[in-house]
Amino acid sequence: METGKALETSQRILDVAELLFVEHGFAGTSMRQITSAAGVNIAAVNYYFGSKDGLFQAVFERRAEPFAQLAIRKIDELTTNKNDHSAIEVAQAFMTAAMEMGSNPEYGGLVFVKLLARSYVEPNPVLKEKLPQRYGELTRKYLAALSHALPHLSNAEINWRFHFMTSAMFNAFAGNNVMRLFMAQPLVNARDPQLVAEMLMPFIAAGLNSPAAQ
Amino acid sequence: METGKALETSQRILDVAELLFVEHGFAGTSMRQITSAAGVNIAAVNYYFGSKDGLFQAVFERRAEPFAQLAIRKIDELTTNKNDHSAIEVAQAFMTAAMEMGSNPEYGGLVFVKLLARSYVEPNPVLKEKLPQRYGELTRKYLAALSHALPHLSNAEINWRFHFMTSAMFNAFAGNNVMRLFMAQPLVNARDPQLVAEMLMPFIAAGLNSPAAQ
DNA sequence: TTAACTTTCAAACAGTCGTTTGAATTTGAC
DNA sequence: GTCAAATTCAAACGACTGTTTGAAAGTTAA
Repeated sequence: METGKALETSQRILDVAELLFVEHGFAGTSMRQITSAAGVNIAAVNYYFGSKDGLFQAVFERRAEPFAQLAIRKIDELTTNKNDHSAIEVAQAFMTAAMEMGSNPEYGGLVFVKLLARSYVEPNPVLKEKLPQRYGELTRKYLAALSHALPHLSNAEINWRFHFMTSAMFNAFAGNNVMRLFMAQPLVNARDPQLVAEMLMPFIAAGLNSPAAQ
Repeated sequence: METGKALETSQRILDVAELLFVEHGFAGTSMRQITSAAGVNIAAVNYYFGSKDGLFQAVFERRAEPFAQLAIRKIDELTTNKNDHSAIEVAQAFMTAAMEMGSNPEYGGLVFVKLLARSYVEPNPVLKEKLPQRYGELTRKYLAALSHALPHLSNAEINWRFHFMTSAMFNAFAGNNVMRLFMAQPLVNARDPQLVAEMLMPFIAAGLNSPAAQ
């Protein structure tokens, strides 16, 4: 098991499947599309991943794992090296993690962000059960750090702001523009992660630091 | 054509299809699921809407049309009744339109927001071509109003902020939480649109009014 | 070379897909 | 009640779905 040829085949399946899942969704992508684009036999997916569901899980975890590790490392660095930190620094830690993933071709570049953006709109049974308990640490640490930086906000409001922040970030990096549905030419160009980050930062920073509701 | 029974049947198909498309996506919903849940014959969809694609377009436009009209009316009211307006008032106009749709059962309630949130992540060929030119007016008017309220920002930056705003809004109302993928229990409760709006407003307002990038 | 094991392959499995057909039924106007 | 149009229906269309099978080919170590 897992000798030379096998790794190459399963990896090629993962690469192709990731792109197709992002573009057409899970239900919209067939096994035959995947295997023929990857140049492998149709039975290879079941051989290596057990099922189409198993393939999706493998595709997702290949990106989620390093992202979670990276994001956790960033927030740990921030909270241990300084006695105090600002909300902006917390946002920056999260965004840096996303950007390092998005600009590293080894991690699939921006495909990973699009996969995430798609996954949380398109509820896959695989994602509902197995992943949350595995990556709960990530969310907990960021919420705690935000809460420490914004002591005037209730826990509920901290959660909401984290939600707004991540929505804006992921959709910006993934290039998901709601108003694209209402306008022919795209308003913004999400190709350059560096530019996206520059545009995002003042918006996020001000949003996080804004006074409590009503 | 279009006598009593027909309207009832096609409407029931639209209602059921909308819910299923939102829950399972376009590719993930079959004609037989739709027609059996609606209690109509399988051939009824093709009879009334021509095809599955035609059904999706009908489902989408039934909501997009009144929303666009409402949103345009709100921004027109704001820009004509006052010589000057703030960015917050522009955001409020947009949000009020979304909320009036979301709280009106005749417009499907929050289903409409979820449909929108899903549609711009899941690119449907129907949406790519026909809709943008039809609803371009909406986006153009809001961008112009924002630009007037924030003269210190470049056009590019105005576009980005509108993008961030709509991303945060739609995902908040639709209950699409990225971090739900990483955490078992949901962080926030998106059931009450009034509460969502209260939490959103300070964040959005501060984000829009923040100083220009770098 | 033999042997055990991994990987690939073409073919077929039972279901489901969206769509079409032509006949049966219902409807509304005269 | 008659007639034509609108609507519903069961059945079937060919194409495609994810998965399984058992044999063929390839790989590795003794």
